[in-house]
Amino acid sequence: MKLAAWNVNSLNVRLPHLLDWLKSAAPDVVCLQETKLEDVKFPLQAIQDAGYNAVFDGQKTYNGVAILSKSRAEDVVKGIPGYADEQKRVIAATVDGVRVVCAYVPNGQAVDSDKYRYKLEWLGALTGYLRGALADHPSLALLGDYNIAPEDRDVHDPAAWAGQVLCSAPERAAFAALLALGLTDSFRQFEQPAGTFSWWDYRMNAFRRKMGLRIDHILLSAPLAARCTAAGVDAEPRTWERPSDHAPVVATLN
DNA sequence: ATGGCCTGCAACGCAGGA
Repeated sequence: MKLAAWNVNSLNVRLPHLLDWLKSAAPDVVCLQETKLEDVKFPLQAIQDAGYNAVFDGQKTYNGVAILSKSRAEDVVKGIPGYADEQKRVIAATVDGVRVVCAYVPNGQAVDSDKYRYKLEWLGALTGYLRGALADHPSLALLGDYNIAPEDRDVHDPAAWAGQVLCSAPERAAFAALLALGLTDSFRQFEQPAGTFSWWDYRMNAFRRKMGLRIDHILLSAPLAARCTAAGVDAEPRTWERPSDHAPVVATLN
């Protein structure tokens, strides 16, 4: 079972890339972030024609999440129960016995901004939600754009990014709190090439210059981590014409 | 050189991303 997460930065623009990637990578489940589409505009037919089911929760202009799966998605839950949020950032469903939680963590803009405080509050709400979800669903995966580089080795220039948003100590502590629920960073279960990232700024030729961050993650509960045989980043779509600034991240379960 | 790019908006310069 191949799980993936991809911030597509507008599903409207990226639909051709998504369809190409579904064909070449053939994931069983893909969690999308930043679809930026109202539900009535979701390209359901094209995705079904590609052999996938889809559940989604979107809005105009910003945010928006979806879970695409070859098998049916059941018990769909949108948002973080009990946490009122205008922004469409979370959707969960059960696929082939795996509880899949798709999350688009707030960016945070700058340390000490209102958006940063919202990010930390939001992460606290997500952590509380997952504590209960893990009790109900021992086989759980949390996939998406976390907007957190967990360690300095996930950053092309740790000195330049030290203390900045995406790398600050409170954000890294929030990531550690997710791990403390019993989740494992699938990427770190395996040897990885140095300088493996999942996001590169559109500016400065950042991708060509390997100036990236690893901020998209697949965290697995213990039963799923035990089944995980491979994990990594598929940077190829980032090389395509008019790409998303994020690349898909992937984890394979036996 | 502290900004450089991309997306969506009833836009024609802005907000937001990271």
